[in-house]
Amino acid sequence: MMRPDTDPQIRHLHLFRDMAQANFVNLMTASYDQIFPPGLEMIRQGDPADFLHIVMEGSVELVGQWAGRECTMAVVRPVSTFILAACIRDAPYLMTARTLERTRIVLIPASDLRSMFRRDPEFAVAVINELAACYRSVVRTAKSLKLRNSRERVASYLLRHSIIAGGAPSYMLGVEKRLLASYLGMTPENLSRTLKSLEADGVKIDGARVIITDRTRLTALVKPDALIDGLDAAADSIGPGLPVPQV
Amino acid sequence: MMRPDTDPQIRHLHLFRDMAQANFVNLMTASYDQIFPPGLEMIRQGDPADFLHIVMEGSVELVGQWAGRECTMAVVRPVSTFILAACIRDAPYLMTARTLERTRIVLIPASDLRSMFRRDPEFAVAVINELAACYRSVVRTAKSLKLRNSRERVASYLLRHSIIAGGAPSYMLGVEKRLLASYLGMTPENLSRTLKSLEADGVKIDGARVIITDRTRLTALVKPDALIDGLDAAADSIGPGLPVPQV
DNA sequence: CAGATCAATTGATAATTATCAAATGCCAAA
DNA sequence: TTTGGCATTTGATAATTATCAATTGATCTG
Repeated sequence: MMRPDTDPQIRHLHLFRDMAQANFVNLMTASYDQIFPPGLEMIRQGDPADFLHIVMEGSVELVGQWAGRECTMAVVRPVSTFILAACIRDAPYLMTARTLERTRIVLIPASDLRSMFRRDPEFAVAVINELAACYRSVVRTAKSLKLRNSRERVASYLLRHSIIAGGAPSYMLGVEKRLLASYLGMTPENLSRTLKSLEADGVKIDGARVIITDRTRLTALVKPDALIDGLDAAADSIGPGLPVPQV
Repeated sequence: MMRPDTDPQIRHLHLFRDMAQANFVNLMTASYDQIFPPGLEMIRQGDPADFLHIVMEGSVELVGQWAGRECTMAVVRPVSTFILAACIRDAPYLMTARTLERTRIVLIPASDLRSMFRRDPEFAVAVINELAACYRSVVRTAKSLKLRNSRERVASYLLRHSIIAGGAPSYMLGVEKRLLASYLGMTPENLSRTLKSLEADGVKIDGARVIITDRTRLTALVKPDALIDGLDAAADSIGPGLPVPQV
């Protein structure tokens, strides 16, 4: 079921780094390795949480749905896990998961997971740390949604990702703009107009490329806040979000 | 430091229910019991997380702040804990905590907490469950903010709390309206007008009293969703929110 | 009880954001 | 290389939400 090259990448995740080797092997042995085509809904929100998912290749969009509407909550890129909390609580998934491209996923049965953190204290601590980080990440998101308007969210997103990209003066958006719009809680039209208007404040957008033309000005506009944008705590950046940009 | 009557109430919390008695006593012995006057900022966002807080009496508002604005993220009522995640990650608080009235708080040093879940496996499991529930709770909040407009959020709040209040035809709002408005991500003026407009859809508001006049109609408007409003999973209702209404 | 204080409401207006429709541009499949 | 299908952009307009100002109402205090 598992490819021989899969183990080490998973083993390096914070979640699995510290557990006993025998226990890790135990989890891996029980798990499945699957490949999904693009655009496939691999999880529907409301389904029982049977498996912890680990993205090995490709990318997965997590979306919330209600009353025929939907919004992007996160995009998960390799190598990372998703829907840990649902597995732990043995509760229905709160989000739908859909592949954005051809994607390879490792699936760990939720029951094995739950019995494992009762057996392996190091794993339990890792789960605690992961969940706490994820929780804080969503709290930041909620703060951003409630305290900032859409223009401020766009500007802070662009600046933050420029910093994540190593402070480079330009970088590529890692996702389609309509997806980014949904992630930021706005319409594609609104995002498009907002991006144009931000040219007056120090960022230029050329297709999928973001060019910081006046970092000082943009920073003054954004008023970055460690308690929302989390620039200080790299460890906290685990959890839902949008992929790290490439220069 | 601790009052003799404090222990049992804390012991009954999910978080502490299953741990070894000796370990619980150990935590309690290291903790402080303090009373704060109304309107006191007991925690400022950004402060290092030194203590897990447990509200024993009174109530505490958790607010997010940015650029001179602020929004209510939750109101915590007895007996429950708050800012667990910050303590675990040994990271700055993401929210400011302010007493709404005279409030008694038990403070457990974060360092004791962190060493305890490494020693007591049952406690570790309880922390895992608590954090997973809190995480899911905030994800629901984020979904609500992004998928619903303010009128829909108000309506769903009113219906949900009527159900929490045991399906009673009328109940009291547990909080001031300006606070509710902030919690729902809108202005007090907007909330006031929205409440009035909802009289046409099955809820009437008389001061702080909510009267469901046409549950069918209101339910049809709200389109309650277990994956946002969490009516099915009582266990999930741990975590940030607004207090349970009284009939 | 009067006065002060603050929450809540109401009205008028402005800003923000969404919707609808059409045009443009980009990319991949044929 | 061309063509079809989308994503994106742009324009026009409507809906939603916020802001400002003034009033009303409730509560607390001296």
